[in-house]
Amino acid sequence: MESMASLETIIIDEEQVQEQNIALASSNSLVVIPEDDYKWNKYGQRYIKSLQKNRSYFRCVYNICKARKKVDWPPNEPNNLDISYEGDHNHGALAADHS
DNA sequence: CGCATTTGACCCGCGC
DNA sequence: GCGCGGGTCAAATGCG
Repeated sequence: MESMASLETIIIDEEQVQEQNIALASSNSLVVIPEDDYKWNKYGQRYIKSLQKNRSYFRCVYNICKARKKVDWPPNEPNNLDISYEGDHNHGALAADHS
């Protein structure tokens, strides 16, 4: 469906993404988000007409903490991510570490 | 099997 | 009063 104009320029190394960033993508929109010590569950994704940007909503997967993460980025340039962390965690840093 | 993720619909608030 | 936008939640599905 996509004409694939010049999206080649935004190709990112999958390995690099897997090493230091979290790649939240389907196939079209590649979003590289710098993870933290917290885990988040995506609870919605919407395209903001007003800003002409995509907005992803993430929430902390912990003790109902009010911490929320919002990520906005232009559908044309996933490299221009705009991440906003708001709220406060009621627990220490979550850890995806299994050791 | 569990978890994570995605999409849709619904709701609410605000603006005009 | 109505419309639109934005935001959230829920459910379902897929994959590991």
